[in-house]
Amino acid sequence: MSPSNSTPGPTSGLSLEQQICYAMHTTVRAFDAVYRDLLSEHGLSYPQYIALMSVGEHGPLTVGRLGELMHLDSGTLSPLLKRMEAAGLVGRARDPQDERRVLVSVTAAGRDRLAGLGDVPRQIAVRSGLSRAQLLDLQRTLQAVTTALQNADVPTAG
Amino acid sequence: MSPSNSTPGPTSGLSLEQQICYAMHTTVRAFDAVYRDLLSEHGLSYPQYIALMSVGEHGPLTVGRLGELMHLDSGTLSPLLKRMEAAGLVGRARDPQDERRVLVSVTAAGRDRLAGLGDVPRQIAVRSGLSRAQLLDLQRTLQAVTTALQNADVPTAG
DNA sequence: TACTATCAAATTGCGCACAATCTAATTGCC
DNA sequence: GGCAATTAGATTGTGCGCAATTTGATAGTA
Repeated sequence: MSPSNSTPGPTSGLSLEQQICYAMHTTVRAFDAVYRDLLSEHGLSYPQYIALMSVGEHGPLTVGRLGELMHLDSGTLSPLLKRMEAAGLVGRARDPQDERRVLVSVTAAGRDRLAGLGDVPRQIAVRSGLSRAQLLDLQRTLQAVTTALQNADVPTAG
Repeated sequence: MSPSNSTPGPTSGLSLEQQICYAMHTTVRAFDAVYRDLLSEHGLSYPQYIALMSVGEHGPLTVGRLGELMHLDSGTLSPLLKRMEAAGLVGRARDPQDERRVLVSVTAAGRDRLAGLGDVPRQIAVRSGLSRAQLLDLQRTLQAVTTALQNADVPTAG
């Protein structure tokens, strides 16, 4: 009764639409590996890098606003920011205007860390093997897919 | 709606090549959310679903072989398979030919679980909003990127 | 004022992913 | 046979991500 003795075909079981997600996961982990390679020597993970960039660029941000930018919630961000604070990269302080909010800002050490990174985006682009046009096209596709997936996300809302 | 104050520029700091990875991560999480929506009622996570599919299709597999298929190592697979075994979905047994190896096989309950899932790949394809041709194209791009990233993964090898 | 609802962040619990280490079995070589 | 090197999984420790809950602050209202 083992189904493996006569498989219908080499690619029949895992159909196209499935392999797409499989490919997505694989690609993301490949990206993560390259980021680890580039960032680990600077003591940063990819999420920490994105967070540091976001806070550095957009000034003091609330945890909620940063979560909107990174598409993450406080369950992920709170411990992440705590570690970054412990590393001296960011500062956290309650907003005096609204004590519910916590304002996250980059420290001088955080800016130094960013400045010492070199051109990470260029490294990534080069290693991806894609041209600028291809990258743009891929990005557009991904954004479209994301929007579609998120909008279809509530099937039985009625 | 207030973007706080007057930030230097909306897209100045985060350049193109960077947003590509940002987009990748966001898209993958959107995929994950849809999979959770489809699979959670069946008591499966996405990795468990892929593992169950792989073992079901390719017959008894060693942990190492399954790891090659899923691009995961024993540090991830061992606890995952342990949970699936506890759930009665797969069986694990040392290979009598080589006691180092552990053979993973799908149980009858595992097959039932798979059979009860419905057409998950079609659901994903529909929700992605992409045509079959677009999916194929995206998949090809992702595979190319993955290969490029993995090959560029060893920078100072020479 | 007091009472309720809402909101922001933190916390808890679970699972995935990876690096590093450990254990046990096999292979290779003498 | 005996012993080092290799191989296969499991384990440990850390971090990411999400659901659910909790804590504390702010509105809103009678």
